[in-house]
Amino acid sequence: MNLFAEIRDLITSTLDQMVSAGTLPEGLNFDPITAEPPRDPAHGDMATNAAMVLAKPAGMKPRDIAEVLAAKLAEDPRVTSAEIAGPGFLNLRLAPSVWQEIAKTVLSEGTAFGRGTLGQGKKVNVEYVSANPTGPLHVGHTRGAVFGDALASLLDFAGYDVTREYYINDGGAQVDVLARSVYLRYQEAHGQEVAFPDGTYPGDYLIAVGEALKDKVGDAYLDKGEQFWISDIREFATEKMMELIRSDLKALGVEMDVFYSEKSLYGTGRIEAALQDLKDKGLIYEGVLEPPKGKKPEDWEPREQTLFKSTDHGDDVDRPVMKSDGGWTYFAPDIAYHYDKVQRGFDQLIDVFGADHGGYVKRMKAAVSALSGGTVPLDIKLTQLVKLFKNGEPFKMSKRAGTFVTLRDVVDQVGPDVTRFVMLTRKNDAMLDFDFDKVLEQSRENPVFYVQYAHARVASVLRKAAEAGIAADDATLAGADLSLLDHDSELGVLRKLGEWPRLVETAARTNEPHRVAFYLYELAADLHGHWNKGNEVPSLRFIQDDAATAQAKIALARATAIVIAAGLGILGVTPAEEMR
RNA sequence: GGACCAUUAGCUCAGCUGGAUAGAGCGCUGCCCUCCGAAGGCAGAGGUCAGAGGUUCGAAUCCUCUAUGGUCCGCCA
Repeated sequence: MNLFAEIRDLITSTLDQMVSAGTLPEGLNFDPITAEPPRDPAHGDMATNAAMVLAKPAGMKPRDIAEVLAAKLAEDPRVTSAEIAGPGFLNLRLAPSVWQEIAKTVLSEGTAFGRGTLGQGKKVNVEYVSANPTGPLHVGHTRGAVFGDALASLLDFAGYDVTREYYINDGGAQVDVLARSVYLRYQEAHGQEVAFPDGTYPGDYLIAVGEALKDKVGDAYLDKGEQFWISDIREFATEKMMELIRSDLKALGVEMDVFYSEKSLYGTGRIEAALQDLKDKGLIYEGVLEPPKGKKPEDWEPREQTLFKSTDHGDDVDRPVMKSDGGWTYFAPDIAYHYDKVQRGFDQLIDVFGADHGGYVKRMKAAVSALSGGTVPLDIKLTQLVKLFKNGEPFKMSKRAGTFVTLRDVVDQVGPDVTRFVMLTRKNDAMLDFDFDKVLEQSRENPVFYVQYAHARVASVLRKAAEAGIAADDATLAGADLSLLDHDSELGVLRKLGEWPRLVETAARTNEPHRVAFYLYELAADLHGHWNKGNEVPSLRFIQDDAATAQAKIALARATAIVIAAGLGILGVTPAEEMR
């Protein structure tokens, strides 16, 4: 249940009455009518634009509509006043009991408060990370992993049936490179001197793989040609790399439902089947692409190749699906993979890519649009670069991988909770600065700390209550006399709690989990502010001599902690019981 | 040459898909601990929402152009 939706229902049903009474003409569209908290709390608890939106189609003045509507709305017990303001806004004030009821609901529903029905159980597939199985995850992957995982949790919370999926790019040439690199480490494990030419992976993380290969096959591959071992080592190495990646993800607290192998698409007719589907729709043809303008590749020559007519589905140019040597381009298995997702019956697809894949968005959307006949929407979220700092100085190097900072480097230094929260303090398509020192700072400047601190403070209150012999379990608190929460400061926190279900909806609708992080920061600020008012106004403190009063006050604190815990749960962050 | 993203206070960023006087943090100025954790709070100063047009009752938000920065652009995934 969502208070804003309830009030909106009240407004629209009142308007219906006005239509029946002949005050308003029939056939009006109520869709654009909103009920939302006004920017300025001085305007009241709830504002609606109904009169302004309806004025023109109804052929009436906004004020005339607003006056009738206001009078009728004021009759509802939940509404204490309805005032017309500005160009025709209707500002509603709600009875304190409406807000007090929210605390009660939170306490009885627990962290399920705010769980939505927006998704209606629809099946949505969230594909994220999908890093090549050629090495450990780096910072860029980390942001994608955190974003995708939080988005998946958010959608789950909003009532979707979510599948978390990782696409393993184990079919392309980069896996041969991996195999050759592992072979070098294998030779090294046998005591040979090796050099890593360009086009191989020199990172230390393959040393152990070389050792493991030696343990497995002994010297069977030594002094043998590539054709003898490449296939075996490819399989062995990707398996090892996926183990590494899974453990990286685990360190971050990410667990996938499905790991989908690109390789499994080859030799099984599945790529062919997907392309046949497009062919049947007349979207595959042989043709020659224009060279890109402005940039002149040295070796450009016109070439006839097999193309997907993605321009029919919103792309800028058609895209090749087959290379000149007859092999598939990377796009072909991707088409087949998304074809498979569509066939698995997902109602919605979401891909999370790094910003460097921006040029890939249109063709992928075109493919899904074509394959599903436009029935399955694909949303592609790009996560922008992460810039790393230490002591305000940028840095890039990693001991482990040699060339890039790994997910492990980050998680080992600051922990999974901080990593996750900080990665979500910026919207996905904006660049993110990540400073190893600042994220560990314990001050208001650091949102992770600030939110955790609010939660810990409530835990502290509960401990004090226990010492004082005040019963403060959730059931008892839910039964407390919450009409005692009538101070502005208390009602302010309650209002914020009331926004939670609505926030979940908008965040889920826009696929923007960062909104949760920002909301939690605001909620924490409200709690901290309220807390400090207890310094001047003792009646606002949580612990009171009278047990019944104390329970009402503690109920507010506890309800806040519950919503914080629920929000942190979506972000994948553990709420702190105390600060250390 | 084209595509995509960004541009909001001195700095770092939000802004609930078109609403009222555009909000936080840092920094700056001045305050608040005998008090549940001051690791906090309150108040003040600070803005031509990159620029120019357009759409309408109403634009930071939608459309067009321009400027600046970033990512990318056939046989790498």
